[in-house]
Amino acid sequence: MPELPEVEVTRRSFAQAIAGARVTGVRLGKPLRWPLGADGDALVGRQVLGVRRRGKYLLVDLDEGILLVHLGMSGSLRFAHGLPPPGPHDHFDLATTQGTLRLHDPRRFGAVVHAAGEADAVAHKLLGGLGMEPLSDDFTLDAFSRGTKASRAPIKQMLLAGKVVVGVGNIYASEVLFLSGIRPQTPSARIGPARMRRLHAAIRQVLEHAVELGGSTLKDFSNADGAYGSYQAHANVYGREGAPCKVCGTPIRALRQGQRSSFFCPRCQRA
DNA sequence: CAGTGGGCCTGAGTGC
DNA sequence: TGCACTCAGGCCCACT
Repeated sequence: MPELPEVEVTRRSFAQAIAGARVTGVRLGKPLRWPLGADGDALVGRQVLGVRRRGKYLLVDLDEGILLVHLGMSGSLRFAHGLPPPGPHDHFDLATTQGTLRLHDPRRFGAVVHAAGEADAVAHKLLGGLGMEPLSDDFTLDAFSRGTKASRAPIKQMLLAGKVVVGVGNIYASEVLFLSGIRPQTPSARIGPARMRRLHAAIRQVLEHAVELGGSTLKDFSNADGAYGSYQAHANVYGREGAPCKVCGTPIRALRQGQRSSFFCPRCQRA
């Protein structure tokens, strides 16, 4: 589920509401992808300072320590007072004086990991090696172009890898390539200046637009208030195999790359 | 070193 | 109805 837009939408939906809260309890459900790495009880009494995002990770800053939260494929957060008793897929509750933050994650590819502090978090293996933030000023055409040309992978897989730019997952990678007129299989190193410029711009545009629309809800994603996203209705190619291209009417095609499906319009995407 | 493929886990959908 | 199988928004890690 959660690509950068969904994670950012989630962050915005509870960052203000949880800021300043004191942790009153931690409840752990089934094991997630990684252990918390700390005693839950040791978090009691800590104050929540704010919530940041790095790639698809949320960083919940405490007055002592940081919680790294990842939503995996099927995760979502809720933040509210008086949440119902935890269900079989609710694997982490952070009870605070201002409400309970709950991770719901049926497939359990997500995780909540404790880092002792900023240095520990920055150096953490999960955050190390991440590429540029596409919505930040660091994401320049020049830097993106250099990173892209240095890759020998097909462009779709380079985008998904997150080494050059973070946050572009399987839905948005296909959408961004459609808007850039580039096929998913095209070697990254063979993208010319004109398409490189379009691709760089499209990454920003698509992700920003998706954030504005609350992200994509394909199945069950919702933000921490329980609200759904609507970007999926604007998708040009993702999940539309066989349907007519919204621009030229040509049937959308699908293919497999690295066990993930890619979608493209054979007419609009020629390079 | 970079790139690829397996695997983690559950649920929904499809075809027999 | 049941079973076997495929697929799903991500990404670490072992291997080549």
